[in-house]
Amino acid sequence: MKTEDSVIQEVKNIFSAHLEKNGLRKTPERFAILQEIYHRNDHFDAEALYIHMKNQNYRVSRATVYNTLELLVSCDLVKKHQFGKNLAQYEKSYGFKQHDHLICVDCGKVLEFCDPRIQQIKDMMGDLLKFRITHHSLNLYGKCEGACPRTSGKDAPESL
Amino acid sequence: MKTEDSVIQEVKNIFSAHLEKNGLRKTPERFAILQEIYHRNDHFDAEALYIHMKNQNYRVSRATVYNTLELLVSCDLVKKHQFGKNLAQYEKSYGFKQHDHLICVDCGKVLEFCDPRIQQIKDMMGDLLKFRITHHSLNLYGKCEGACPRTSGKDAPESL
DNA sequence: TTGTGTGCAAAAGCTTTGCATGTTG
DNA sequence: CAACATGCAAAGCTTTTGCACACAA
Repeated sequence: MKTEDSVIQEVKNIFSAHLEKNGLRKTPERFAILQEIYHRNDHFDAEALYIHMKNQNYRVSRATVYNTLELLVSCDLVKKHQFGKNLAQYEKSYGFKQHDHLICVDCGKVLEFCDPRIQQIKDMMGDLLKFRITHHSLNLYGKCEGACPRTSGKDAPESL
Repeated sequence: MKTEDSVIQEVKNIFSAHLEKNGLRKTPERFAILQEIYHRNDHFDAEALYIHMKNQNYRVSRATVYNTLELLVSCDLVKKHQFGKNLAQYEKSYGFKQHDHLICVDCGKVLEFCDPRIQQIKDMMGDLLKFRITHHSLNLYGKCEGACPRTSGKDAPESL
């Protein structure tokens, strides 16, 4: 199994190549944000990442966080989600199998699952409706039975 | 086949019963909004509905539009979606089969489709992951092949 | 050196809230 | 007539933009 550090090295190389290929600059902020994202194992929003960076004493701005997130999404190192709220959530994606999400509407807990039938549906519908399908989003919403920390809401955000 | 008017009468009755059951008031605004929604056949956002009502010379406020939309969603007469943007889209849902969406990322066109495998996935995952699943959202994103009015963006919003 | 990227703060866009007024039950 | 709903405008939140400065190439 790969160590976290080796994964981070790999994604930095990928990002570096992507920046180079597109004539974009390799700024320390961009790599710092990538690194912080790959240190996390959860779903997070832009503000949480920004605050997290601030707490680590990085000098970054929200604008750069948003800008870099978009770059990372465009080169498939990060995935962007909307779990029913007007708030984009992100997660690292390199080295992880494609998966979908199950969200608890009470406590905000997010579980992941894979199902090959999704791919079949994509293929069939793309064919049938004459679309070239590039990606999808499948979220199942419900309530986790048993231990559900009802009131907390979303994965405990860090405070500044 | 039911006429549009008879459908509108049915949903008004359902809404009326829902309001009654929950001790909420039957205001003319609420029914006017319901009626306007059921006159439409597209996916729309709150602002478009508000502007549409204004154009019809109704005297309503955004607050009431948002409030009523939420009421209608809660009694299943309207469905709320997020098609990748930070903008809620709505559609009437009474008398329509459950369906999912295929969105063109170029022109914003929205197609609908049904696939029984979704239900199977919901059942299986709910069981497997110990969730009581209440609803879901499946969006396929891609580009419509051939005639795609590339630049227009979203279903042409009406102007005030 | 040159133009892209950054930080900062202000603006923008969608949604919610506060308050005085109106209206339902 | 009392409580709830409404209209209006302001506030809230997430995200984007403008601008002067910094720095990668």
